[in-house]
This record gives sequence, structure tokens and C-alpha cells, in this order.
Amino acid sequence: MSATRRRAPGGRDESRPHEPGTPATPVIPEATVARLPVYLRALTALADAGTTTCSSEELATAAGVNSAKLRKDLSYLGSYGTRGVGYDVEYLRYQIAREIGVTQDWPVVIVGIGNLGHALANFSGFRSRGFRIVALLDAAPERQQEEVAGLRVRGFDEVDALVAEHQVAIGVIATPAAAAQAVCDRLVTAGVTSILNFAPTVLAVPEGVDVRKVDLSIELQILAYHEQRKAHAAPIPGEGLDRVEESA
Amino acid sequence: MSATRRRAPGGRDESRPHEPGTPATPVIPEATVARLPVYLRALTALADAGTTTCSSEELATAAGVNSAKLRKDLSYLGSYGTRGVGYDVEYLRYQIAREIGVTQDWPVVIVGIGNLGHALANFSGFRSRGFRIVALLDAAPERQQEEVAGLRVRGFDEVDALVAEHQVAIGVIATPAAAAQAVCDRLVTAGVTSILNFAPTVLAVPEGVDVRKVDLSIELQILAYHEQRKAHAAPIPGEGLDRVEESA
DNA sequence: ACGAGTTTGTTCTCCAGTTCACAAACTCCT
DNA sequence: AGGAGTTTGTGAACTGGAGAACAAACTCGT
Ligand SMILES: NC(=O)c1ccc[n+]([C@@H]2O[C@H](COP(=O)([O-])OP(=O)(O)OC[C@H]3O[C@@H](n4cnc5c(N)ncnc54)[C@H](O)[C@@H]3O)[C@@H](O)[C@H]2O)c1
Ligand SMILES: NC(=O)c1ccc[n+]([C@@H]2O[C@H](COP(=O)([O-])OP(=O)(O)OC[C@H]3O[C@@H](n4cnc5c(N)ncnc54)[C@H](O)[C@@H]3O)[C@@H](O)[C@H]2O)c1
Repeated sequence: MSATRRRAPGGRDESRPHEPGTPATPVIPEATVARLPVYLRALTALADAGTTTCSSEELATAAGVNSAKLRKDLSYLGSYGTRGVGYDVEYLRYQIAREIGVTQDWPVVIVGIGNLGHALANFSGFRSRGFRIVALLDAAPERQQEEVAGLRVRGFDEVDALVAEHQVAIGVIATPAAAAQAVCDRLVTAGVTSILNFAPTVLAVPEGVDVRKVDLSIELQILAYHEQRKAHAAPIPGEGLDRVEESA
Repeated sequence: MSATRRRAPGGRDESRPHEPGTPATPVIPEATVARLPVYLRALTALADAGTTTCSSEELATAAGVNSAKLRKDLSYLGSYGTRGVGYDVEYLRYQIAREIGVTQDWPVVIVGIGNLGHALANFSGFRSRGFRIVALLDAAPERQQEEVAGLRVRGFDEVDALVAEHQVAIGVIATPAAAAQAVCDRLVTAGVTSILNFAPTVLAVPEGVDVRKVDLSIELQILAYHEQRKAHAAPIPGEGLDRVEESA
């Protein structure tokens, strides 16, 4: 792999201008950042299938996006393709993984080992995607007897020690909504600066802390809205040609 | 509640122009549709706390958005506020629920009753948000002995009968990625027209079918990207003032 | 009844992101 | 070596959404 490594000569090379004062990194649009993991997944699937090279068209199809968008997204990372040929699957996969920051594992803590917390803790897929679950925390004493996925559930008061010990930057909240803000505050105090929130609440965090939310009810309600619209627009159940946007 | 019902006189009333040929409904931007459930949640919380009236400012704070954006979003539904006063919480809550289509419950099937499927089936919150789980399906025979959350797990071959019987429009896929496309195809054939996909694959569906995906690994990877950026931009662990956008 | 104060609904401006379209760059065949 | 064919990378037009700002519309106190 990596036949063309990064042709240093030629035109401009804007990889790391590091003049003192400028932020060095060329800034990637947020919409692109959100798609890079999808490309990474598609490339991994292609690599597993034995494909060594692919065109932007093929990769775009696999990722479920427009090929022009894909090319523009990749152009923010650099020129990793070869005109007339396409992209080296393994090389591009590595470059994206490096850009995202998942070439080595990130330690993660999960708080709230109930229904959802158990499922997350038992999920093996995180490991291969750049994450390692290092601690499971729960406030309920009866939970703390349990061992889930090879880890003993710890009391939430151990959060500071565990976060410090494993240098945890990313925390997952899977507690009831009522507890989420308090848990969030404690995590931030302990040193966590990125939070994935499953509880249906808006979390307030200090600047410098990232929050992303996953709310299944919201997703279902968005589907319900469009579903209602379909039913309303096409009263005849025979054939109703209404526009519906893909969103996979 | 509902002090001002919908003042029919006055200016223009663009609620239902139903001229034959025009699509009747005034079209709500997709970005707004995605936020309506958040407003609904915030209003429910306010109502539970005993609040009867709120301003756009208060509601915006509760929902974690800009108040101008909130007002513009609500304006797509109609004029449900009163200038100088604000919004009637209960009334607005109902109007949004009606717009989304969750004034009555939507029947839902879940396919793949593994780690995640169990958690979803046991989650009680769907009911109060407009959804009723009517069937749990799994291909593995040993799963079909089980009873989860009061429902016996059914074989996937019963999908057609169950979807037809309960008039199911929404399906949830919680199977491994390898099975997801096949499961999706079968669901669509059975009559499902909206799919929530937890498997890390892009699903291909015919026009008229909506797909939304939830991918935890992608969410974590987006956090990892920003986390890496923070670490890179601020090498001194003391105090690094870098911009980070909220996203709750 | 009227003016001061409040808050909505909407218009206008601006920006990020998407899509098109094509020159540049590469391969392969003759 | 040169030309035909392929595919990338990107400039430019276009689209949708975000935010500021303000007039219209309401309440309340006098
Ligand atoms: N289960 C699902 O499929 C699902 C779906 C959508 C949303 N959610 C949301 O995910 C969250 C968890 O759902 P669940 O079904 O796992 O709930 P659960 O009640 O089964 O589990 C919650 C766990 O959090 C623990 N907890 C409570 N307060 C805590 C605190 N202050 N500190 C630490 N731990 C604490 C509890 O002891 C319990 O073990 C909820 O907010 C729920 O709304 C869950
Ligand atoms: N568990 C998590 O927290 C988590 C997190 C992120 C993503 N996911 C994704 O969610 C999906 C489910 O995860 P999981 O941990 O529950 O997996 P799991 O292996 O525990 O469960 C999968 C279930 O699907 C059933 N199944 C397999 N093929 C089927 C088919 N053709 N028809 C019907 N049922 C079939 C299996 O019998 C099994 O019960 C996976 O795609 C996974 O990548 C899970």
C-alpha cells in the first residue's frame, strides 16, 4: 500500500505551517468531521472484503453520500488520491483514522449501568473502533456487586480516582434524566472533557467541554412526523409518489 | 389552558388552504422538524414542574437553543403565542405533539433482541413519548423462548403477519451489521415505511421509506476528533482557551 | 383611555455546506 | 512518444439555515 506517500515537492504543501501564533491545523468543517467516521467504516468494510483500491464513486456509494461531497471532504485532509486511479483503501483508512484520532485507543468511562449501560458495556465493537472501556460507575450499591463484561461496577464516588488513574477524557452518561446534570458536573470536575449523553436532558457544561447527545425518542419522533406526512399526503394506499429524503 | 384558541379572523390564515392540486401542508424545514421533539420534551418538563406559561427565552434556554431560532421554528406551526405574554405551556405542548404526530401511539417492532434489543424493549420511556412496542423479533431459535418486557420474542418469519396485524409503520433494527440489510428489506416488504437503524451499515431502501441511523461509535469518534484537537492546540495542561461549540 | 413595558412573529443579512462542472493529473494502449 | 480515457481536486454558483433586529401586538398600571 501507500504507493504515493505524500509528494512533498510541487506546489504548496499546507500540512503544518506552524508559524508561531497561527493555530497550525487547517480546520475541518463540522459537517465533514461528522462524516469522516462513516468513511472510515466504509473503508474498513472494503479492506475486509479484500479491496485494495477504490474510486470516489465507489466509496461514496458505500458511505451513502454524493461523490463530489466525498471528494471535497477528503480534500480537507490532504491529497491522498491519485487522479485516474482512485484511493488506496488501506492508506486512506489510516489517514482518516489518524485525522479522527483513533489510531490508538481512548479510555472511556460509562456512568449508569442499568438497561442501557449493560448493553454498552457488553458491546464489543467499541474496541475495534478506537475506544476502551476502563470503568463502569453506578450510584446504586446493589449494582456494585456486579461484574459486567469483565469489569466490576464501581461506586460513583470513585470517579475522580478512576478518571485520573486512566487519564479518561471521554465519559458516557446512561443514568436517568434526573441525575444526568449532577453526574455531568462531577465528570467534568474529575477531568472529563467530552461527554456522550443518553439521558433526555440538555446538559450545561463549561466552555471547552464537548457534549453530544443520543436520544432515541427524538429519532422515533422525527420518523413519526414524516410518517404522518406520508399518510396525510397519500390517502389512497395504492400508489403515492411523495418525495422522501434518504438519511442513512 | 388554550385561552386563545386560534383567532380565525384578522390577517391571513395559512393553516389549510386545500386548493385542489397544492400539497396542503405548509412544509416545515428539516432542521426544525429535528428540534420539535426537543421543544416537546422541554415543555413536558415545564408542565411537570407546574409552569403554565413561558416566554420564548425561557423555553429556548430549557431546550438549549437560541430564542430567535425557537420563535422562527414555532412560527412554522402557526401563531400559538401571545405577544407581551409568551406561550401557554400545555397548549403549545399539544400543538407540537399534534404536528409531530404523537397525540396517539405509533406501533413499533424491534428486530434483534440481543444486548441492545433487550435494553430497548425494557425501556419504559417510549410509551409516554408516543410509541408502543408491539412485537420483538429475532432469528435465533433460543431467543424465542424468552419473554422480554411482557412480550414473547417471535421468530423473524412472523414479521409479515405481525406488521399487518398491528398496522406497524415503524421498525427498529438492532441486529448485527451483516444482517441489517436483509432485515431491512423484509421489513419494507412487510409494509414498514420508517426504520431506525442501530447497525453500523448504510441501508439501501426504496423511495418513500425513511431511514434514520444511530451509531454510537460515530458519536464517540466525533468526540475523539475534538478531544485530539484540544490536546494538540493546548500543550500546557494549565489553561488552554480554545473555542469549543456546545452541541447538547 | 392611554402610555410604558414586554414579547412575539417576521424580515433581512450572513454564513456554512452542498452540488455542479471542469481543468489538472494520472494510466494505459498503440 | 502521444493520444484516449479515467478520476481527482477545487473554483464557483446555489441552497438552506442561523442570528440580529425590529415593528406589531399584547398586558398592565394609572
Ligand atoms: N434503555 C433504553 O433503551 C433507553 C432508550 C432511550 C433512552 N434511554 C435513556 O438512557 C438512560 C438510562 O436508561 P436505562 O433504561 O438504562 O435506565 P435504568 O434505570 O435501567 O438505569 C439507570 C442506572 O443509573 C444509575 N444511576 C441513577 N442515578 C445515578 C447517579 N446519580 N450516579 C450514577 N448512577 C446513577 C441507576 O442505579 C441505574 O443503574 C435514561 O436516561 C433513559 O431515558 C434508555
Ligand atoms: N450493544 C450496544 O451497546 C451497541 C452499541 C453500538 C452499536 N450497536 C449495534 O447494534 C446492533 C446490535 O448489537 P447487540 O450488542 O445487541 O448485538 P447482539 O449480538 O447482542 O444481538 C443481535 C441479535 O440479533 C439477532 N439476529 C441476528 N441476525 C438476525 C436476523 N437476520 N434477523 C433477526 N435477528 C437477527 C441475534 O440473534 C441477536 O439476538 C449491532 O449492529 C451493533 O453493532 C450495539
